[in-house]
Amino acid sequence: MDHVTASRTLSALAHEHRLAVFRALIAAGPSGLAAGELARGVGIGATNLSFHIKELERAGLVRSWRVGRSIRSSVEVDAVRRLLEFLIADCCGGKADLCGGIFVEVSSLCCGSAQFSNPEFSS
Amino acid sequence: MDHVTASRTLSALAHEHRLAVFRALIAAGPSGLAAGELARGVGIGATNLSFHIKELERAGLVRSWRVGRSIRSSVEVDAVRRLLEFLIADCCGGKADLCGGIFVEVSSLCCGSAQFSNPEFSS
DNA sequence: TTTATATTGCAACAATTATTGAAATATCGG
DNA sequence: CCGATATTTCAATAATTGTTGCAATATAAA
Repeated sequence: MDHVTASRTLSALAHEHRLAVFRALIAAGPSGLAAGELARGVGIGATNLSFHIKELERAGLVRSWRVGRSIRSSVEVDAVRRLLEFLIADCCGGKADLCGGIFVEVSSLCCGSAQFSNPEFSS
Repeated sequence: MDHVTASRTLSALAHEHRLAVFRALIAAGPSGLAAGELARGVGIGATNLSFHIKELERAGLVRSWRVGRSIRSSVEVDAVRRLLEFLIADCCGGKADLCGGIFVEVSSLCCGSAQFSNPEFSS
């Protein structure tokens, strides 16, 4: 990932509503969520949500498809992985012994559940 | 990390110059870099860099201290770890078998080298 | 103490991004 | 086909963010 792409991807995430949408979709997994569910969950209007979903798509973070009358969206997991890799790349040239010992189990970034499992969306 | 903080942290990174600064500092490790070195490396004016460093500090991603005539800055590694954890949290409730198999060695986010090791900054 | 180097604060201006409502489009069930 | 539901497009407006030069501040070296 080049730094221009990375910057655009981060811009897409750097918005409260879009971040809420992203996390809801991460939690929802591959089957994603319908636009209406997302709008209600995040608490914004359909027009506004449509705009933000488009932004996430434009950044390659989300893909959408039609199912009946609804448009469902889900996270492009590979794009997320590439972004995280970019952020922490080139760090220290291997002097791990001097490092603060950061470790995140990014393998936990996986998908399965089809509905909101995020308390943020219980409303 | 709450979603407001996460959103602010992402906003801080979601800018080409700040992202370049961040990655240079990640590469530089705990001893950081002087503002002048960063301004030359990123290719922006001192005033502009000062503004962006302040933004990164305000987001808690960077800390700075004086060394003689220079102000040096380095990355707050814990803040980065918290951000990455927040982004991939709550994913799928453990149905890892359905997952795309994302894995990033975030343990590579460590620090040591004191100078630019990033080709982007060879100019 | 004078001079040079390094960085920040201020103020003005430029550019981008977010939100809203109303109308348009697409799908489904009857 | 017709009415209901779901989402998008458009256009107008509001709000935020980025950039620049100049002056001010702080440190260090001579």
